[in-house]
Amino acid sequence: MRMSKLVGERIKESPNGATLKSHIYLLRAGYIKQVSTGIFSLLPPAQRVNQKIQNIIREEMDALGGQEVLFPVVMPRELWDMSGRYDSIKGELLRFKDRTGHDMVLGMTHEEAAVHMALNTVKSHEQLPFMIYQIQTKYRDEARPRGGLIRAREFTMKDAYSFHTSQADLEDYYKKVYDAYFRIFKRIGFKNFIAVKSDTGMMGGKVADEFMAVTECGEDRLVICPKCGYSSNMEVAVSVKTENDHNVAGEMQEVFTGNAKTIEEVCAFLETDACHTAKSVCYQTDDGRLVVVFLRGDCDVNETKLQKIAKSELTPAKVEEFGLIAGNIGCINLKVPENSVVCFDKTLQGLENFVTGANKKDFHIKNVSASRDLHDVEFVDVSLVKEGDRCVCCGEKLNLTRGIEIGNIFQLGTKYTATMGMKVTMPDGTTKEPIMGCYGIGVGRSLASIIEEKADDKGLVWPMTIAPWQVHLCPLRLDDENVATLAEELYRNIQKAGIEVLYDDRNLSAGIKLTDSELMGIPIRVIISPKTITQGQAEVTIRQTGEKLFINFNDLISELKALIADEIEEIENNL
RNA sequence: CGGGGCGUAGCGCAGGGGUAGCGCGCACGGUUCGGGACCGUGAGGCCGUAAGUUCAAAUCUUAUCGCCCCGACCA
Repeated sequence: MRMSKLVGERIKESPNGATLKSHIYLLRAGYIKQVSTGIFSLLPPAQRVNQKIQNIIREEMDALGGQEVLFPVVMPRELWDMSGRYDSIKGELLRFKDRTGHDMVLGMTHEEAAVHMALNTVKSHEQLPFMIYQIQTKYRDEARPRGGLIRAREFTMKDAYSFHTSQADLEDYYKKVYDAYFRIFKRIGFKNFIAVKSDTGMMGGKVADEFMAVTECGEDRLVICPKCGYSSNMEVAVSVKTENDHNVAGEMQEVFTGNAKTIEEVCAFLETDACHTAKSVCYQTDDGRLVVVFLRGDCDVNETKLQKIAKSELTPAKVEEFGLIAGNIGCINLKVPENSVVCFDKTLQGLENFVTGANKKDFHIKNVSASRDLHDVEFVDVSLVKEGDRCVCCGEKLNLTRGIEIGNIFQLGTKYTATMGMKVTMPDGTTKEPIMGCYGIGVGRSLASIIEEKADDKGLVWPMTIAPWQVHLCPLRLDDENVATLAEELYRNIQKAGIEVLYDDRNLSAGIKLTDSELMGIPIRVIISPKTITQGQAEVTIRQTGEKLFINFNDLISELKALIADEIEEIENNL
């Protein structure tokens, strides 16, 4: 490709609004152009990377026996009514009417379409297991797109669906996909990514793992044990908290605490620590019921866990409307409406000598004992893992970090086959609803995440396996006839050798050409100039390391081939 | 959906009642040129949109749309 004809421009200044490294460089290097919030066009370089990532995914999915298909982008509401998701999913599902007034949706995921494809088509257990997948544009009407391709409304995704006759078969296949995902992300070039246990969320199903590119700019909070490898999304993470105080309590005693309402204020007033208090957090459900959680004062509520227990989405409660006194709510003598949910977090189990609200204006109770004073209480885990907590598996201190979800895998169960009425005939003549797994990878998000991992202060740095071009031919002083002639010749020869080359054929100053090449991030840069020609050599720079080599023109093609093969081998060998 | 911010040339920004500006980029000519060179000439804007106030609005008022950030949400 000749750079003089390449559509897109390199820009010097950081575009207004972009804050993430990947977003800034993709814009500055001429890879993407925004069309609307969360909606982008990919320019030629980005599309080349996009397709290389897709091809890696394709190879691995095919190796699993996957069959590539293509589902429609636009679907009628009836398909989504079958699973009930036309109503259950809110604003993210973009709905519209066609010319006849028929309700239609834009595909945000394709479980329904996958089951529809197999419905009345796959009839016998003999045809299972099978997996179908597609790589396609998805549209999700995100409430808050951000960070360029990190969180877009329209994006490319690989989604796969497997069908099984038994849970054991699903689990077996799930493990194979899990391993394939590791290969995919390693081949893309990721070094710093992990699989974590995750919430199954609206997808339904029981088991789910997410693949996370570990980076501080990630939206998901992760809990990782550096010793035994326990790793989990914060949403479902469990931990061992610092030890509770088991000293036997004295008599319960009501104490005046006045305007001290928050945990900090109460602790300061009574000269005690937050871990010797039980605080309350109040929510209300969709249907207006009160949910009260008691947990140790130094801990916070994990709302994902709590929503599962309450079986409802939760919003902060206006406690006065339920007859409670904000700042003085406590677990002794609590009076709440009949239909309320009251939870006691495990952090209170065995806690002695703690302070809690007295359910009376301006008063708290001290010397409360969980074992003595909390009756008929079941302790549940509804607290958030926090800094300093230890691993439930091995006791090591947990690391808290952040990640970008680049892939996920779910054991779906029969949610979709059951609601949509898909059945296969079993060996004994009975029928059975197939058990499904589903497996996604965000292609654009992977592209952006690898930038977050690799890019430096000069610009993009692509791994050889997904680089838009392998070599950037960058002649300096194109006004010099010798350089111009040799550059054209090298361009032809490098192409002939089967190497993907971007040729900077613009007669511009060295500074512009060199900084442009660094911004674009192509792995190998070949410089020729009057100086190198007199030495009979080309200057070769490795983008990632900055390493500089001088190679005789006669050896150039074979050396480039070797450098490319070496880097690919290094990535592939690491699988 | 809540809170905040910004819309003026392709990009980054200034100007805050009196005919539209700067830097970069772009085009042409010339001199340079291994780390974003210089000189000259030129093209490019309904100041997001709509109503209002005014002799006069990019500038003041209101509404609306778009975009960014934070929060809620996220199969």
